[in-house]
Amino acid sequence: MARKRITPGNIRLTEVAKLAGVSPITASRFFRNPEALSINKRARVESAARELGYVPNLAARALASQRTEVIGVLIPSLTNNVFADVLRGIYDALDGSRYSIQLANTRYSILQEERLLRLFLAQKPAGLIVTGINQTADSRVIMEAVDCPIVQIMEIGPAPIDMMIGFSHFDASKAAISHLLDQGCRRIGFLGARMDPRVQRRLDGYRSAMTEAALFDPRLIVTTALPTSVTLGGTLFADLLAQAPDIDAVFCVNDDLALGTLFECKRRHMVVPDQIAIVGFNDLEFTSSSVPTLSSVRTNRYEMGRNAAAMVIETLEGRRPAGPVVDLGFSVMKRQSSARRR
Amino acid sequence: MARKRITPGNIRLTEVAKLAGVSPITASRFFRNPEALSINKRARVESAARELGYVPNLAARALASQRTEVIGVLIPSLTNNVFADVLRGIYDALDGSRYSIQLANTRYSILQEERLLRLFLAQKPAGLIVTGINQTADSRVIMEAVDCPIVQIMEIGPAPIDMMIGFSHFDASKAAISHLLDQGCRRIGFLGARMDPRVQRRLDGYRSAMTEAALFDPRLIVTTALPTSVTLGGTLFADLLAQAPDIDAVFCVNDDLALGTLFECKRRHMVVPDQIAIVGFNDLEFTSSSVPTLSSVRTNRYEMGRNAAAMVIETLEGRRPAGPVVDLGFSVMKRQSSARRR
DNA sequence: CAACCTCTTGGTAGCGCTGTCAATATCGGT
DNA sequence: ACCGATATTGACAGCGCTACCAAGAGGTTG
Repeated sequence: MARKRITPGNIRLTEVAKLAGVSPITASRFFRNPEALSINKRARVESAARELGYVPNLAARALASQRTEVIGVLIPSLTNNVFADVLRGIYDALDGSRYSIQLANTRYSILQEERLLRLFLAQKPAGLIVTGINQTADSRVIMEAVDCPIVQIMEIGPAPIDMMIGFSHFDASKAAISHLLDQGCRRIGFLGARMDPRVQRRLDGYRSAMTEAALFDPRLIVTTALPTSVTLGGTLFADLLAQAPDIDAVFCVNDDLALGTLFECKRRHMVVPDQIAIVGFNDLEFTSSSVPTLSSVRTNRYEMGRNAAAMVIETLEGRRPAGPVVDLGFSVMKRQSSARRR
Repeated sequence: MARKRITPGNIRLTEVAKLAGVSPITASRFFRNPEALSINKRARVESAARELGYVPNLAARALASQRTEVIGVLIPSLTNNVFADVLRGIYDALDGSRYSIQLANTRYSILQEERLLRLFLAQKPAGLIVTGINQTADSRVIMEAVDCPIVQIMEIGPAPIDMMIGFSHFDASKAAISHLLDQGCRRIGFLGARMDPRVQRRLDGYRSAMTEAALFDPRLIVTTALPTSVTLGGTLFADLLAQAPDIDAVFCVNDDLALGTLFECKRRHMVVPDQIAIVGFNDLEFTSSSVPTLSSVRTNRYEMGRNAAAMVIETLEGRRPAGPVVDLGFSVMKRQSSARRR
């Protein structure tokens, strides 16, 4: 016959209930829905829990209730500081709440994303935050079938799975090009690395703006699948100069590339912005302190993370956010690197 | 009388066992210790699990086994790209393993760290990775009492709680100053932001090197508790110049400050390195592509994260790592910003 | 005063898995 | 052929909590 398992000295809900003089179920309710208790018992349970230093066993809770208090977050990269900002927003929003984060790295692969999604959903997360709007068809199907709030972040588009928060990369890119056109630039190059879906849409925006201005020329575009870096910015800019020596401006899909381009210009003694105007993307902190300061497209990454997490929590608490799709917009920060005197 | 709860259509271990024609307990063993099964049953359980698409319920597992497969990670900041690299290493090491990460942000507060530690330990994590060697006395006590592998990362010191991986910030800083002294610099400034314990030890290293060279002067030191940034680097450098106009070099506790200093020099038309030599810390990617390239102290952050996670896993699997303390070292990357012609 | 409601509390069973033994099968040695 | 040792498998109960239902307390209404 099985012997009784050695029970460790952990404080269980039963102990708290006994000390408070209530049934375990009442004590349980105190933690999930305190308003359901009379003021009297509420205070008794609270002081008993505090006295014993009770910490609920989340595994038991998850098993019994068939759900967890974990919000799954799927992002494509940990290195990219863009996501660091988003994550900070998410963690800040969840700070002090009952929810915690389970983070997974899709490494820019939607197949990997689908695999991780299945893994997450099997554990019945309280909510889900996923990056972008390009999921596999299967991913979409399983996400739509699942009964938990889901927020797609980083960009907006038609047909959200559930909720969505981001901005239009197409419009943002187009606005950056418009600004360069306003400055009198005509031969505007495009530098892109790690061509993920959002960067692709920035390229689409560039192409649209240039075509509308009747200035489109495929030789002005240099892209690579390599992960982005400052050094790569210099390399790509050199490539661009080689295939289109007459450029008068460059739009970089992120600020690292822009900084690399700026350094490469310095190395070649090309004067920014007089000979080459530069506009970056993301508006990282350094853009406003480089020499010359770098124009960039400001995006609200921290707010994106913060709001995404808040939207999940609100939905879980029954206060469904007003609109399922939130456009956080962007703004073109016009600085020295694109200030052409005409 | 309580009615039977509606059981959802989830595949349980029982179903797998039934299909495989074995007892549930045997099926359970397959997932935890496949070698204990005969080859025959092993194959039967495996194919049954695959056929049904079985995914284990982690909550039930955790509840029954009194332990989880979660490794808790406590870091002081999500924004700091130093930790992004460490995290990437940790996630990479755990990729494909049964373990997952629970991340928490201490915001550079050891009290917050202690609170999070209690929260983590109540859930019986498989292991723990904590930042630095400056924990509260209570934190140390509870960590020493806990029966799971613990790795302190980012720096090394005496008396590890369990294991330790990092490098000496004191030595690294001292080596950077030695290099500047070798270059003939005499009035070497120190720029520090967010004076966390590791940055403090870099200051100690600076002080030690300067004192040994009989060149120490408190006016050469500018520090602030503000979080670091490129812009702040420019500001601090300006402050330093104001209180010690005769400096011939600056050691910055990180590369962001160094880049900000470089930009500020450019703004003031001070030639780097001829008038001012600059050395940063961390060797971020951009240091090798700025103009001039920035000297910096390379630290092995990715390896630190990767090894820390590997050490936890090895310990869990009974293969205790050889030494409990691993010194990953550092190297002074000598580049243009500190190359003085004498 | 009965009928009815709302608020609060409790009893019972079970979530899906694994720790602890016990039982059986297998094998080599004497 | 018998014994003990080793591999393999199974039975049972229980991990700590909550879903579900029921029931008592207190108030309101016609």
